[in-house]
Amino acid sequence: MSVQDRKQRERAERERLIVATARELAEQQGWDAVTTRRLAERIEYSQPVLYSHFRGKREIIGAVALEAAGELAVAVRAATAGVEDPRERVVALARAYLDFAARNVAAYDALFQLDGGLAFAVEETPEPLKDGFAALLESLGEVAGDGVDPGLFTEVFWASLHGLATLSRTGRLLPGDAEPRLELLVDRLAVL
Amino acid sequence: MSVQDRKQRERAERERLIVATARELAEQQGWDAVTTRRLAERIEYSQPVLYSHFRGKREIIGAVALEAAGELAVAVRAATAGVEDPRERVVALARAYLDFAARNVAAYDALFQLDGGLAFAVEETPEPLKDGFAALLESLGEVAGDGVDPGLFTEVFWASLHGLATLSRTGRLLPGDAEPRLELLVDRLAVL
DNA sequence: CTCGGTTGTCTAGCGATGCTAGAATCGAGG
DNA sequence: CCTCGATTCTAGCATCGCTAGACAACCGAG
Repeated sequence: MSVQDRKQRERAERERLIVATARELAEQQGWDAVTTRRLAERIEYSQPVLYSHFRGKREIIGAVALEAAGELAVAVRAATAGVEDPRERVVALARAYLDFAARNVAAYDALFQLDGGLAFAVEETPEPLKDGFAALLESLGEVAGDGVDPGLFTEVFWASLHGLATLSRTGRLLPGDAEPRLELLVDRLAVL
Repeated sequence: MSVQDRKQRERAERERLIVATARELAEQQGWDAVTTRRLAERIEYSQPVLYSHFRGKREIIGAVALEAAGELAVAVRAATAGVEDPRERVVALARAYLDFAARNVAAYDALFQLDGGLAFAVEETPEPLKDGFAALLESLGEVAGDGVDPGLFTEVFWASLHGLATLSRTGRLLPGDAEPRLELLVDRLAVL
């Protein structure tokens, strides 16, 4: 069965290529520039090949979103690991989150702005998404404060970060005040 | 010159019709369904007429956004007016904001999610947008706390509301917990 | 080593999109 | 009533996501 194995490997490899290329193109020129034609041309296959891997453009966005979720979880854990002081830990988490959103605009959009056909906050939510939330929960849960559900607190904190990330990126907040906004948010929300 | 006056009136009236129809269509079937053809058909003119009023679809979205900004300001002021207790006032503001976002999904998207070609947070920002922010600032500025810039505080509070509004609408937060999230946010952010 | 059949890929095309050029029509002023 | 400028429409362009059907490549059997 080594022949079929090889084919399967090549197929998986091509799927990674599609996702990576879509993400790269989106990061360079925005998601609007990610058309099936351009994407097909970049991977040096014809358009129908894309549809043998994904149901459509939406699913490709979803694949990028899952990739981004995993990376975001890694980034958040890396930033908080080893930081003893609770406040500094939450600050590090917030910074890492906003940094990820700023450095991976297209991937972040795929994850939290666009419709990638993914289910959130339910039983059948894909593992990377659950893990992304879990990464936030690990550090935020312990500063939720007495009598406040850690999950609920994490949702609120996350939503605030998300608002800051999206509004500042689209130029709807005063540029340059990102750091004081972050500090204010942490100092008010977290119970130390 | 009464002839030209009449023409100008009719032209302005038609422009209002375009914006209202676009918004209605977006609210009913989403912005993706607002195509120049469908919009033209609904106002009973041909497509090129749209382009004699707006540069393109983006500008139509921008017009809806300005309309939404005005209404949001009105809603926020109406909800907070006459509420004496500071906490209840901020709660009323938050509720009114989230309520507006939930009841006017398409308009809210035009305002804060889509690109309507509008400038935010700068000198040449259109008046309705400035006024929308001002409406928030009026009630939020007084609970910013000592030593905290009211504008900065308002940005943070607004961003948090925006995050809650968008994430919950796209099903990324647990449904049903909207109220406790709101209360938690208010009690933590506002200095009473 | 050849052949048949499956698997995979491509060419070509459909309906729809935003937008525009140029024809056609309307209406005001003489 | 006629002319001419302003207004509106018809028709079309390039591009979009997606798919049907033709074609080619390759594997296993004889």
